[in-house]
This record gives sequence, C-alpha cells and structure tokens, in this order.
Amino acid sequence: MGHHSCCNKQKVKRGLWSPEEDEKLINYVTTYGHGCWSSVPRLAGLQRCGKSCRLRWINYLRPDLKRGSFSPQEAALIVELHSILGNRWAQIAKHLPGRTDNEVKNFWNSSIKKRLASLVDVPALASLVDVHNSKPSEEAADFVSLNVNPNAFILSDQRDQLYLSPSASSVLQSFSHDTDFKPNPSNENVDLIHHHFPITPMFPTLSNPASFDPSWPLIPFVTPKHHVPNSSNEVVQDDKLVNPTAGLNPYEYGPFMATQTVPKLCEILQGNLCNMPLTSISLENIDPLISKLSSCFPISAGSSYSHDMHVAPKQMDFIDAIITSMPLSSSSSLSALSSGQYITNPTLPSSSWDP
DNA sequence: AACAACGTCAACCGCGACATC
DNA sequence: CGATGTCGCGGTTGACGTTGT
Repeated sequence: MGHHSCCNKQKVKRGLWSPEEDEKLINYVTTYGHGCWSSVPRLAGLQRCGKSCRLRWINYLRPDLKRGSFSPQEAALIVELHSILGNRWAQIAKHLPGRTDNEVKNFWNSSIKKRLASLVDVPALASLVDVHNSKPSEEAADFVSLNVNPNAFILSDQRDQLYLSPSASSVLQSFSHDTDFKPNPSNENVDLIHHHFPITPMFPTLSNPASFDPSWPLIPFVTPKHHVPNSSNEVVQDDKLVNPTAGLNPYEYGPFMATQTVPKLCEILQGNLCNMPLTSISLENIDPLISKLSSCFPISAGSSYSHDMHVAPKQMDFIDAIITSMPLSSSSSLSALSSGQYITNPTLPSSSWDP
C-alpha cells in the first residue's frame, strides 16, 4: 500500500506541523482556496502531501473552528447522536458547529467513553448478552469496546418509575461535576437529554395495568437477568420478567405482559422503524426526535443496532433540522437531575457518576 | 527528583466511494 | 469497463503533557 499516491512523487515531510508550514498553508488556502488538495503543497511551497495539508486545514487551521473543551451540552448531544448514528463521527460533527470529526472522535474515546464505562454494570451487561439471542458474541464485543449504542444501557429494575437514558443523562451529570462547568440557575445550560427524554409516562407499570399501551408488545424488550421481582405478581422465568396474570385476561391486562420490561431506545427505534404500529400515545412519549425521524423515514427490517442502520442523506437532513429547531432551554434543570429526581436506576450509585 | 502510568490529541494509515479518463 | 486519481472517513498511533508513586 504505502503512502497515498500524491505522496509518492516527492519526498514529503511528516509529523507535526511547524508554525511556518501553518502560515504557508493558511496564506495559500485563504488566498486561492484549496482547489485540488494534491496540488496544494506544490503551489503553497510545502514539503507535505496533499492529504496531510487537507487534514491540517480541516482539523486545525480552518478559521471557523471552535477551540477549547466541549460543553456539557455538546457532550450530551454527542451521546445522543452517537446513539443514533454510531461511530459516524463526521455525521455527528456536522451537528456541532466548529467541531471536527477528529475532535468528536477523540473526545468520545478519551472522555465520554470512560464516563459511560464507569456507569456500566457488568452483571447487567453479561445478562444482556445472555438474554439477547441475536449475535451475542458481537454484542459482547460491542459492550466491551463501548462502540455500542449507549442506549443499550437502558436497563430498568423497577417497574413504577420512569427512567432517562442513564448513559446520556449521567454523562451530562458527570460533566456537571467538572470544575469548568457550573450549572446556570437561569437554565442557560441546556439539558438536551431531558429535552429528548421528557419525564412523562412512557413505560407501562405492573401496578397499573391500565397504563399499558397495546403497542408495547410489538417492541422487543429485554430484562436484566439479575432483576429482582418487586411485585408479588412478578416472577422471572427464562430470563424474562413474567407476570403470572398474563394471558389470563388479555382484555384486562393485554397480551404483552409476559415480557414487559423497559425497551432500549434503539429497540424502540428499530421496532418503530420497522413499521410496527405504535400508537400515537406511545410516540408522543418518546423522544420527539426519534418519533419524528422514525415516522418519516422508515427503514428496512433486519438492522439490529444503530450502527447497522443505513442513515440516508435525507434522514441526516431531518436530524439536522430537528436539532437546530430544538429550544435552547427547557423547563427541566440540572438541579432536578442532580437531586436524583429522574435517575433512579439502583444499579448505578450516584457516586459512580463522579468523574 | 526521577520515573512510570495515564490522558489527550494531532497526525497518519488504509480503505472505500466517486469521478474522470 | 477497467485504471487511475482524488477525497473523505474511521481506526490507530505516537508524541507530549500531566499526574501519581
């Protein structure tokens, strides 16, 4: 393979760029534009390959780059977008003005990934691998590498409470502990996660069978293997949370209680995107971005995780449109989040959110 | 003070997609 | 239709700074 074709014709310098080289590249590109990158080094008087020049310009010298650390809002947005797009760093970066794919990728690998990893409950993950009958080995690998939809960590152990995505919201929470981040009481600090996960009833409860939505059984659910039944009506059989009343009176309880647990966001996505007839009530309670996206751009069945999904350009435009239309403030606040009002997963002690 | 371990991030590498010849 | 050139992307590396012992 060797070097890129444009680098073979002449001896090129490699490694870090000197200020002089930067100046030459800036002068040339700002004056003439980059045009064909392969000819830039020759015209700009640089002993570099065009590819290196392009990279240097895009990742470092471009005037519209935003330098400095990522804000909690940006971090939250990255987590959310990553849950939809997977490791499509360039696509994610397009929604973060002034940020490059390289920057987002580095940030994910160095910061967010660790924060998410600190939230991972290993037994829960192990059980997930057990319970999920599709591609268990690949999923296990994904969990280890964390190159997985973070929403896979949506595991609920309690029936009567509602959960945010612990991954995204806890990342936000962990950033709130950073010394360079001080929540603004005036809500200037946007809580994107709460925007995406409104605290409205979205999961049925065993104690209130009437809250069940008939659409839920159409969504594949998972139950953590270590789930301890907290209702006299619940037992665990074959890794599934079973309500003994299920099947006895489907008109009263619905036919879906046998596997009733909390769905993963990606599964909501998948189920909905496969044209499963979720009701409007359910969709209203799901992340508006997801519901809008899925209702407008159904994808083919068969893709199991977000990074398997093909996201068409129109879908990207749609995601972009939704994100840019999102309000910059919401009624929810970080203080409410910090108080534990929303995040109550018992497997994730609050101390683990500390970075 | 010296060294190791760790974290960050700029840069490189290899590959696939696409355009042009 | 295949060869070649170019671009863009994601994964990986390695230099350098920071922190811990």
